This record gives sequence, C-alpha cells and structure tokens, in this order.
Amino acid sequence: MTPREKIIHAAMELFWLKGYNSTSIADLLSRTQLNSGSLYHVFPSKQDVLIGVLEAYRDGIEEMLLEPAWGQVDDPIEKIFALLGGYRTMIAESDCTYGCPIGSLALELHEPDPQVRDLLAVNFENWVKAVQRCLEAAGPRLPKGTDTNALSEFVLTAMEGGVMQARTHRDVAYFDRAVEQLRAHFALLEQAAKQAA
Amino acid sequence: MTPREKIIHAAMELFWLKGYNSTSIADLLSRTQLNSGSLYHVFPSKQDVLIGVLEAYRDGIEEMLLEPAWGQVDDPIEKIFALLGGYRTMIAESDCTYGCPIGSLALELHEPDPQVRDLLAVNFENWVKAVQRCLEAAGPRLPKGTDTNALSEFVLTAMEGGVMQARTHRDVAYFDRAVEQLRAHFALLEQAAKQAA
DNA sequence: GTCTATAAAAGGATAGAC
DNA sequence: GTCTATCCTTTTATAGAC
Repeated sequence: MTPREKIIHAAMELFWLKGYNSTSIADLLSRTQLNSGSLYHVFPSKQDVLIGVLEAYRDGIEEMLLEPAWGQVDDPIEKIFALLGGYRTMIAESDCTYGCPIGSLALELHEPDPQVRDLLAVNFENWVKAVQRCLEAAGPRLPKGTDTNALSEFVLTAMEGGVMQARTHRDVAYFDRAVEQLRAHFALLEQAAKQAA
Repeated sequence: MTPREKIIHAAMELFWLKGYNSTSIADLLSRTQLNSGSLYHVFPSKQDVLIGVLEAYRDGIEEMLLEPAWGQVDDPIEKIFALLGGYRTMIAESDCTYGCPIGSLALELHEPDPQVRDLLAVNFENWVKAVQRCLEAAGPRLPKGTDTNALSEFVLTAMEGGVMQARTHRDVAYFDRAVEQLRAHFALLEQAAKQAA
C-alpha cells in the first residue's frame, strides 16, 4: 500500500468512527505509522485528505456498497431493501455508533468549501441514482407516472433519518421501524399499481 | 437577561449555525460581551453549556416549536405538515445552511457522554410524541391498527433526511420532495382506511 | 460575581536535513 | 520521498485580584 492509500484507508475509518473534526493529523499518523512529512507531501492540508476520502467513496460505490449488497438479489425492489440491510448490519455491528459516513460528514461540516460540498452532493446523487435504476426496473409494479427520482431520494431520506435515530438512541430498532414504514409505503404503491391495472 | 440566559441564547444560535466543535468559548464570550470568569462561574465546562442548550430545547418545545407551527391549524394531520413547514421556513430563510439543531448535534457528537446522549434522545422523543398525539387525534382516518409510534418516528425520519439532503445540495427542493413523498404516504394510508370502512 | 492575565495542551502546518 | 524537530495558532480552562 502506498502512503496515499494508507492515509485514505485510515481516514475513511477514522472520519467514520470519530468524525472529521475529532480526527487529528496525529491520529492519522499514528494509525498509519507514517510521519508528518509523508502525509503533507501527499496531502497539502487536512481538507485534502477529506477530499480524497470523498473521492474514494464516490469511486468505490459499486465495489464497496452495491455489489456486496446486491450479490444475491435479483428482484429490483428487494435490491433496495438489501441495500438498506447493509446499513443495518453496519449499525448493529458497531453498537449503533457507526452510521452512514457521507451523512455524518454532511451534517458535521457546516460551511464546507465548494469542492467538499460538491463531493458530498455527488455521493448522495450516485446513491440515489442507483436506487432509481431499481425503481425503473420495477416498471409496472409501481403506479404509472411515479416520480422515480423523488421516490429514490425518499429512500435515502428514510435511510439517513433512520440511521440518525438509531445512533441517537443507540438502538437499531429505530432503524428497523423506519425501514418497515418504507416497506409499507412500497406495499401501498404496489397495491395501487395493481388496482389501476 | 442573566449571564446564564445570555450564554444559552448565544450557544443555541452558534451551535445551530456552526456546530458544537466549531463554536469556541471565545465565540460565546464575544457574542455575549461577557468575560470568561462569568461564563465559567455558571458553566464549569463547555459541555455544560451544551447540556444547558439541550435542556432549553427540551423545555421549550411547546413554546418555541409547536405553538408557532400550530397556532392557525386545527386538522391533526395538517398539524404535522405545518410542523414540517416550520422547518422548511428555517431552511429557506438560511439559504439551506441551518437545519434541525438537534439532528445536527446528534450526528456531530460521535461519542457523547450519557447525559448528552440522553438529552438528545429526549428531544427526539418529545418531538415524536407530539406528532403521535396528532396521529391519535386523526383516529379513523388512518387504518385500524396503525402503529402510531412507528409512523410518528417516520415523520421525524423524513424530516431529518430531507433536511440533510437540502443542506447538502443547498436546495430546499430536496426537502420539499421528501415532504411530498410523506404526504403521498399519508394519502395512501387515508385511502386504505376509507376503503376498509 | 466579574475582571484580567495566563497557563496548559492540542492541533495544523512548516523547515531543512537526509 | 521521508525524517525529526519545532513553530504558531487556537482552544479550553484556571488563578487570583477586585
């Protein structure tokens, strides 16, 4: 692993675990066993590390997120809930301390530079587009004229809101109930589509 | 205003605007025109300021949040959307930089002390209970056996997820679409209740 | 209770040798 | 490209006079 890869790897984990502000350069150095000269040679500032992390998430969405969740799933709507199930696993395995790395950063960074803000937005966009492709694949199971963009954004909405509550209460049941409500919404939509047909 | 009130007032605003970590004691002092001796006389540590802020939100939910939103509204389900409308106003008036003060803190503070965590949780709980009272008041308009607790949590889910996306994209339309999807969900529920009757 | 001055530590970043 | 040492700023918190 190159120093750059080491740093990105460590930063992805630490920003996720502790947040951006609470992760110091010293934390990154001790975790990677590098010296400050090496880090600053690759990343001129701490924000550049953040940018690298957000680019890594952006570029790794297929491999890191979608493929693991969708390996065994064919049904397009079940793919959506498999994706949410992946988040559930992370929440549960971390005793409800980890959430969505992008969502946490999005709320932690109050006045991010445009480059950072755009990367946060792009990460959300790609996530939403992946869900939207599932919705399009569901075709006539959803009511005619369904706004698949708005609905896929709503899946992200439900995920992020559920993660936030599970973390705050340190109880994954809050996430489960949010997913359950989203499932109910999809069930009603599928039922409405059936009746119209 | 007592020094204590001045500090809480300033801290509510600054934690909301800039977050907890990015608000320094010096920020609070300059905003309140107090000296550090006065602040530390009342609040032994910065975290005690945070606790005071969270207690203020907890104790002020009726006066600060619910009464302003519900002044003109009688219909219980419209009350819910009036509450969400209050958040929309805040988002829009702040150019999508302000969100929900509790939600931002909940994601920013990664390993809060139990006292802080409990206060965050209590704030969410009270918000959810207020929505749940609306759902109970809606009575037969919702399907028999509706889990009003889970549904009221889902309203919070939608609000927080919508706020997060609006802030990230700096575009209130993301919040609007989340609320619109929630409205669609309620419309489907009301329709299902009607058909069953 | 409030004032000023300052301690004590942490954090981001740089310099210059190798 | 990497090493060590260190600068400089910010930040929380304290001391002790008034």
